[in-house]
Amino acid sequence: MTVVTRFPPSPTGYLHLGGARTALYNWLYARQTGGKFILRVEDTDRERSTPEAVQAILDGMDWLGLDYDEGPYFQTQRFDRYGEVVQQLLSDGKAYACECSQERLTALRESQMQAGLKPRYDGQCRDRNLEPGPGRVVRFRTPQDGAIHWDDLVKGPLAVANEELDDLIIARSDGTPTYNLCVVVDDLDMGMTHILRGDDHVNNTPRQLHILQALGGVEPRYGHIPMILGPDGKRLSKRHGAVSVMVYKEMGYTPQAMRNYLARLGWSHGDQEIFSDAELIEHFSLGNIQRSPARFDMDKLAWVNQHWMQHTPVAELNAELAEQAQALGYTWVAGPLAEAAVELLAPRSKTLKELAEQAQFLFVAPVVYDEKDVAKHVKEQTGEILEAFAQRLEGLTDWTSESLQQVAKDTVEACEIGFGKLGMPARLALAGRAQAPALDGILLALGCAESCRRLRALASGR
RNA sequence: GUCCCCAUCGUCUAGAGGCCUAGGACACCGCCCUUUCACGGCGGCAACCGGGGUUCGAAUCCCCGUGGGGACGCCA
Repeated sequence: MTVVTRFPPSPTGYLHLGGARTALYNWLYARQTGGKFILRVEDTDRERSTPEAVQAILDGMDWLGLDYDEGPYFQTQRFDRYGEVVQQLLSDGKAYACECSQERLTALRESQMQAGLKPRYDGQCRDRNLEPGPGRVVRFRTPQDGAIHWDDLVKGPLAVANEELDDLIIARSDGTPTYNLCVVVDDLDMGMTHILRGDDHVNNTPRQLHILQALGGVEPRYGHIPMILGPDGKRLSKRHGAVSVMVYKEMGYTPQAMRNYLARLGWSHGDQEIFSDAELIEHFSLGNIQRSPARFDMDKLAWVNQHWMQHTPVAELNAELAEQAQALGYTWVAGPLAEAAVELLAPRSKTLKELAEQAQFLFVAPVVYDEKDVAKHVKEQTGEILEAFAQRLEGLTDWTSESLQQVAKDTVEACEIGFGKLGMPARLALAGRAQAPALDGILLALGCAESCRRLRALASGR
C-alpha cells in the first residue's frame, strides 16, 4: 500500500508555525515511505477565504521547501461531488433535512450549557422526514448508541461514545457543504492512508469516521499531533508576534533551520539535535512524536539557525542574503567576497539578517566610523602605524593568512607597540568599528588594494 | 459547565520496572582558547506535579487530586 498524506490548510490567513509543522510531518512521512503528499485548500467558507491567503500559504510551503505531489486542490471546485454525496446520504436515509432556526439552536445551546450539559442538537427534525430544499440544512444521522474506536498513531487507542455526539450539519441552508463532509469525501476520493493533523481535530475524528462508514469507505489511520504553544504556555497567537512562517524568513532564518527546529519540536530521535533533510526523512517516526504540547523557543531556533548558516554552502544562502542586503540598502554580490563574508560572519550571527548587517562593510567601504571606537582606539601615532602597516602589506608577495599575520607582527615590533595599537584601529579603518572579525580574515577578503585604501583613509582622515 | 487529551531541569527532550547518583540540547554562570567580537573546548546550576496503591524494586504500571491544553458553530 502506498502511503498518501496531505496538508489541508484553510485560506483564512498565513501559514503559521503549527500548520507548518503539521505539513512538515506529513511531508516527512510521505517522503520516508516513498508515498504521496497532497496539498488541498479547504476554502468552503467563502466568507473568510481569500486569494491572498491562498498565495501566502503557497509561498510559505515553497519557502519551507515542502513540495507536494498533487494539488493544490480546491474544495470550492468540488462542490458537485459533495452535492452528490449529500444526495446519496439523503436517499440512503443516513442524513435528513432540518428546518430548525439558528435562533432555536442558539437558545438550545445556552440552556444546555446552563443545565451543565454538553451543548448538542436535540434531534427535533430527525424523524420528521422533511423534504430537503432551500432554507433547510442537511444533518448527518449519527448513530445514538455504541461508541467509535480508533487507534491513534500518536495517542494510542481512543474511543468516544456516540451519545456524546450529535447530528452535525453536512450541508448549509444555502446548499453548500460543510467541513466534516468535505474532508471525508476528499480523503476518500484522494486515497488518503495517513492523516496527521493537529490535536484540535481529535473531536472531529469520530464524526468523520461515522460519515466515512456511512459512505462505505476504507478508514485511513489518524494521528493527532499536540499543538505548539507560545513561550508563555498559552495557545500560539498573533500576540506572540511572529506566527507566520514568512516572518521567520524576513528575520533571517533559513528554511533548513526551520525544518530542523520544527521537526524537533514535539518529536525526537534520541539525543540528536541537528538533522539534515536526509536524516529527518530517514529517522522520522510517528511513535516518537510527543504526546503533550510543546512551547516555541526562539533561542533554540536561533542556535539551530546559526548551526545551519555555518554548515550550508554559500550558494544556497546567496539568494536570501541578497534580499537581506537589499533591505539594508546595499547589493550582495555572489562570489568570493560573499563566500568570505559567510565564512567570517556566520559564526558571529544568529540570523541571515544579522549576517547581512555585519557583512555590509565588506561590500561597501565604511563612510563613518563608530564614534566610541574612534575615541577609544585612535591615538596620536595611529596614523603612522596604519601607514607603516599599509606599506608593509603592499610589499607582500603572497596574500595569505599566515603572511598577513606575520606582517602585523612585524609592524607591531617595528613600531614598538602592543598589538592593540594596530589591531583595533586597523579593524576600525577596515570595518568601521572595532568589533569585527579577525584582522587577517578581513584583509584576505578585501584584498591588498582595497585594504590599504581603507587603512590610509583613516590614517590621513584623522 | 460537559467531554477528550496530557504531565521529567526555565525551555525542547532521553527514559518503555532494576542499566537513574535521572542523560543530552538551548538559555544562564564560570574557566580555557584568543590582538576585539564571536566560534570552539571544559566545567557548573537546574527536573521525575502531589497523594495513595501494585511490586523485592517505580520517573516508568493503576487510582484519586491538582495543573495545563483541546473540543463543544449553518468555522475549518
